[in-house]
Amino acid sequence: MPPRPHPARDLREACVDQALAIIGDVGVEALSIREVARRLGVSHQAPYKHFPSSDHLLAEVVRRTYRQFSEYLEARPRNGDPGDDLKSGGVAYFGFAREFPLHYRLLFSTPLPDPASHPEMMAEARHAFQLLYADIGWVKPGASDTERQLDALFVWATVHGLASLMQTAALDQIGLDPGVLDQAMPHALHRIGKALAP
Amino acid sequence: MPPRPHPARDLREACVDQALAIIGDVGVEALSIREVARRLGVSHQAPYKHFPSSDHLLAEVVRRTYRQFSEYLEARPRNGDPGDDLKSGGVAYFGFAREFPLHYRLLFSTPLPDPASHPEMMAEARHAFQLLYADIGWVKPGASDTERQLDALFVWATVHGLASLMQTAALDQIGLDPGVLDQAMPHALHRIGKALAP
DNA sequence: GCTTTGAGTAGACACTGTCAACTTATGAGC
DNA sequence: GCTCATAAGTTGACAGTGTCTACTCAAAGC
Repeated sequence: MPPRPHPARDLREACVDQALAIIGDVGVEALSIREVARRLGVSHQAPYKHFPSSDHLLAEVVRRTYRQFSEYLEARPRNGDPGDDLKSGGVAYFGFAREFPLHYRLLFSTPLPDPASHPEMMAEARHAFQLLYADIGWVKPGASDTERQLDALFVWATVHGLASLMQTAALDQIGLDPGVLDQAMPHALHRIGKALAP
Repeated sequence: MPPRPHPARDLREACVDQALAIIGDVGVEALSIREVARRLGVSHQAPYKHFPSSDHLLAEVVRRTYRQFSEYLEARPRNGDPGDDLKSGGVAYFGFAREFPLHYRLLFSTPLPDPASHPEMMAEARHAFQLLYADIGWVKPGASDTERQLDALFVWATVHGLASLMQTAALDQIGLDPGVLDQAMPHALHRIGKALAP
């Protein structure tokens, strides 16, 4: 096959798109550079002209997924009441995990490429955390920075933990009453509210 | 090489041991049947006489790790006070995650073999959850089953979420105050206590 | 017009899981 | 004690993976 007249940028973009598609369809385990190339009809080495290694492709995919995630969180409606906004944040967080389970798992349950080698990826992750941190700040306006961080971690841990447990498949087999899984998130948010009350 | 006079059971056990060692050393990603065979000095097909597929080896490893985990939780000292015992359970849970991060990740952040195909694995997982569930029961003696399950999920989610976030490596780069990570667990347990208070 | 460089192809290597065929030791039935 | 089935090893192959190297070829710079 002769080289194709791809303007360079195109193939790079196309690789990322295909990688995201594969992850959304089948999960990150099925992601391989060769499969990406195959889907795009190029040789198995073509993607290497745009990504030094498969980790770099993965890092770029993760970066974009963090961005998607942030945008999803920011897109939720707010009403200005700090407590309500924190709760709607939790719901949105959880909604993303349910709507894009495989992408969510990519962010939080997958060994990511070495963070030090991929600062752009981490910058996007940091931004997502800042969103939560800011909402906590509104709820506890008098608290010290450290205290706010601790509470942000607490809230994050609970919401993330629940989203993460829901994907474990262990949960389905554990003998819970029917409906418990559906109520789990609102219940947890309720508990969080109680825990943070003055 | 002639076949060795291994009594069959030995090689099976040895495979599981090596697999656990590999996971503890380098993580589950580095686990491969061939590597196990190599370390044991047997041919790359020998393990297949004891495990139909690599998933079956993994399932057995996961099963044992769940058991280790349960034993770790049960080994903690209790003083009989329901609130204290729940807290010490959280501390122990967290302790396991910190002491055996790679094994913990195996249980909760790794795509496990299909649960339906490996019921023994799931039975062990269920048992671990029962431990937590029982402790919640003591704390809320009057509550309905459903309510207890919801609170058990809440507690589990928080503790698991924190343990899981701590491994994300995202946390190191997120700009937290020094010491926050050390305080995170006691703080979360404190919040849990407040959330569950009558 | 020559040369450098970017972006593609093709082939090789080592690694993986798994299938198939072969060997050999052990134990049961007679 | 002989035979034969089976369990538990062996080797060899195949397709899949990431990645190294060597090649082609077109466009851009001077």
